[in-house]
Amino acid sequence: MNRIKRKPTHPGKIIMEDYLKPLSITVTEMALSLGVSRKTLSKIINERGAITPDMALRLGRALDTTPDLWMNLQKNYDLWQAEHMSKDWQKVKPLSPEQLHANIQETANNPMNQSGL
Amino acid sequence: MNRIKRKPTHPGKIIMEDYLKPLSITVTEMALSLGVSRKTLSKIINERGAITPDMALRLGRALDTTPDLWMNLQKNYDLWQAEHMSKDWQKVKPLSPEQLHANIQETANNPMNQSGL
DNA sequence: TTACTTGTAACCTAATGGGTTACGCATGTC
DNA sequence: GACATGCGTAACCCATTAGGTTACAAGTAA
Repeated sequence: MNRIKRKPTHPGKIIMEDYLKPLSITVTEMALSLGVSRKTLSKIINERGAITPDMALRLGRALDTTPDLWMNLQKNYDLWQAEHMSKDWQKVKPLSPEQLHANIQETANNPMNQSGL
Repeated sequence: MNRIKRKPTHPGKIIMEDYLKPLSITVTEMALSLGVSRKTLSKIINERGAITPDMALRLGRALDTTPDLWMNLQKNYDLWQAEHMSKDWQKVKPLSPEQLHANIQETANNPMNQSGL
């Protein structure tokens, strides 16, 4: 369940450390190559912007990776942020285990169940 | 590389089909339980709203799942949408394989590399 | 009929992605 | 020293979107 992991690396850091630096590509060049403004890429690299699906696709093509890689990095980052920022979600009460587990079995085998799952 | 998969199921459909229906929980009840407005949940269920990180955390608690489950469903959905909507990202030219592969090795072993990776 | 459930429109606020232009700073080059 | 590059970022604009409240019409069940 390891919900207590360290802060995930921001996708922008990966771009910088694993690609731009090793390949000696400037932010300006990369932005041009991706077809986005320098500002957009700069924001991401400085961890002030997020990887959008569109950007994930662009990065995937440019860097020969799956778009999912970038989506996942962003997803993990966002989730960690939300988890540690607002605590409001912790007030949510789990549905009772009886409902969640017992009933699922019941309904699944119950001929009265019309839902057609 | 299977980039040609079918349209992913929207998270809202999962909520409805796998939870609300089997458990006989109404949208109104669930919204209350999650601590969000009925509108917010309704939009998601009718595939007109997205799972935000905050919502993923709420669903995780309420339904005894990982938040990642919901984040992943949304991520796959978003990526598929972006992939099939705008085609602009396809114009992005991959960095040359020489840069992407050869150079990575070079720089990694090159004493001149100052980046300290 | 009456009550409950639901989708959704209308309206408002706050946040966010993306673009352009421009400025100041650091670094490298001639 | 003078000039060019690269970069972060501010200022400003636009479009979209999450989320909330209120309200209405329609469907369903008691």
